Amino acid sequence: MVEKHEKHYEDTELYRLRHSTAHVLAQAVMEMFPDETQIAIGPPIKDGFYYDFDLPRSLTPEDLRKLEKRMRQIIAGHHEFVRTFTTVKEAQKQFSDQKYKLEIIQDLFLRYENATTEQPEISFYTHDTFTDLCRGPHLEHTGQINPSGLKLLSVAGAYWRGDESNTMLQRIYGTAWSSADDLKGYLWKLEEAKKRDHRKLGAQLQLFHFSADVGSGLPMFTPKGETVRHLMESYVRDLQTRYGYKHVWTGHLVKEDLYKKSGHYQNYRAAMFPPMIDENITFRLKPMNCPSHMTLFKEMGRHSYRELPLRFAEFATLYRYEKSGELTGLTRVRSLTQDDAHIFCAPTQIESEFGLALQLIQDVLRRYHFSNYRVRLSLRGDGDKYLQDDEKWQRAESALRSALDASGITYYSETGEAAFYGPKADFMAQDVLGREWQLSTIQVDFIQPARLGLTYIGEDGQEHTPVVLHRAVTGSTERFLGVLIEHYDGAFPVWLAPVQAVIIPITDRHLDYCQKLHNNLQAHGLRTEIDTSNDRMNAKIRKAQSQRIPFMLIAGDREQQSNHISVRLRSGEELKSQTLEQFLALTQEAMASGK
RNA sequence: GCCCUCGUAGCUCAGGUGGCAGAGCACACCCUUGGUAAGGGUGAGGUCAUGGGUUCAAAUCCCAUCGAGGGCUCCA
Repeated sequence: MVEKHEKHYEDTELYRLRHSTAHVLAQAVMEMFPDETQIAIGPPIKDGFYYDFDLPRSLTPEDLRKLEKRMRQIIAGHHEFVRTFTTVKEAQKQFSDQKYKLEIIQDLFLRYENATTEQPEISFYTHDTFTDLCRGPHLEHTGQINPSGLKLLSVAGAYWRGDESNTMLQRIYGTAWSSADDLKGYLWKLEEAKKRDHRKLGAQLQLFHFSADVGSGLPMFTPKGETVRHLMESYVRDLQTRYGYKHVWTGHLVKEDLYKKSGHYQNYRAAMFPPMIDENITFRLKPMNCPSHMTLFKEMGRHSYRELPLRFAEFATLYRYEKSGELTGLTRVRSLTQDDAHIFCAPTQIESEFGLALQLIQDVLRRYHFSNYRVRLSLRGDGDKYLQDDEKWQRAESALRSALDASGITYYSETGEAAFYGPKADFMAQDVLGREWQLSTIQVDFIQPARLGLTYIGEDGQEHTPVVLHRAVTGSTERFLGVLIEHYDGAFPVWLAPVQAVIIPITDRHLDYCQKLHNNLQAHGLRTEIDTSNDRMNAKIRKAQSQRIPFMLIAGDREQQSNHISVRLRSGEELKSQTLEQFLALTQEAMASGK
């Protein structure tokens, strides 16, 4: 299928509403700090808007309340948004005391001067006492903003133009909707996301911990957490084996020189842990696998075209030096386990290999209940972060495009999102709350194999450079687990649940019977526990429910006498009395279906 | 890394204008032996993140460090 373009947010009513609300906020802020407010930019964003200010002091939550109140007054004034066109000179005069606006005007001027002979089109939007340099579009008047559909959410620091060498501004985030109900719905979603936060659930379900003693961004997994990790990894490992992948292992340390050859050192150094120096050899903790896999390919001797495609996969723990302020739970860590693969193939095999990788990814996403996802073709943008070799970039891009087209999948493209060595197809999956995560990726690389001197002998008896497809399915085990916890709200499907069934004796005299059940179920490969606490049954059920355990097996006199178990599902449904065989069949079915 | 907010028992959080450290849950023990989401009692548990400063006196005020959270172009 061909490339798809989506309707632009810029053309929607909500976009105008939020843009206009941002202007109203700016007015309120300027009134709060007359003559001391420097305004920067204030665009609409997904679900809301922000506006950046340079202010004499830090804003407090109390300030936000006051600003919101003042905004409602301004809205009630039904002030018209009036657009006026002007020249660079006039704009500079109007904003003579606004240094950020002057910078923007200067940029607009330069951009046009370089591009065309036309005059830059500069416009103002004015409402009430406030005028902003702005291209719009806006609502007709402030009265069109629903005062009960807006809320200021937070203050955060933000560098002018996102550049850390610039001034730190104060950014006010807000949200605006056309109705109070929409606002309520949005706030509910935020609440729900908070409840499902994997950091919170991870502690509640006892899956993982961080410790200041070990270091930030370095998660440790409990027995339960490691059970889930192991299940996730062996699932993909088995699937990969069936898809013809070979698993390899390449360790944790690599000589820095290798990364100079591959190009990672130049492009990636800031994200590597500092070097370890042993006399005259400098090592780095491995931040990615590609150079190691490619080196392994080389060391394995001469390769014939008959061996290709050769698919190397590894669950490798990598170390990346993320900035301290960027660490977040399991989604942004310093040690991560990538389910990485590199497929060495001939250029003619790209399409079929891409198709195979795509199929594998679709299997995996389905298994994890991600039914909505879209594919982004990530292309090179401007800038020096990409390895320079136009010919190879072009070949890679057209190979990827035709592979995508041949696969029949719908995709959209975005420039500036490529890896530094080649274009990517990224899989953006939506979770149950509609949030989008970049999970899987397939990348086409003509550059690194050449830089590292990989070859194979072709049919013609000559040396050729193989193409390498980089491929990750779940990305990193840690991050994917974090996403899964939120996607499932902690209720893992039966095949993935660290504890699949908890056996609940009604009284202590049923413990022996429970032990027998436990042994039997374990012998059938089920992960079960007995709740031997002296809580009463109700409390044990409550505990199991809050742990999201799929099956609760209640055993009392009746069950013991009839050699049955009473089964309760975490949905609250009671299946009552079952034989062990019936229950085992039930679990088999649940695991096979992935539910 | 930078800005803002925060750090009190294993967890969730009170307290705090400077004057004896608090609750619920979890944990241990005892009673209770129960039929599908919390039975009752008793007890143990804290260098109030760490280090320094101000003070007669610091969990409380100040500084630093460590850690956590919200952010750091979705470009007028």
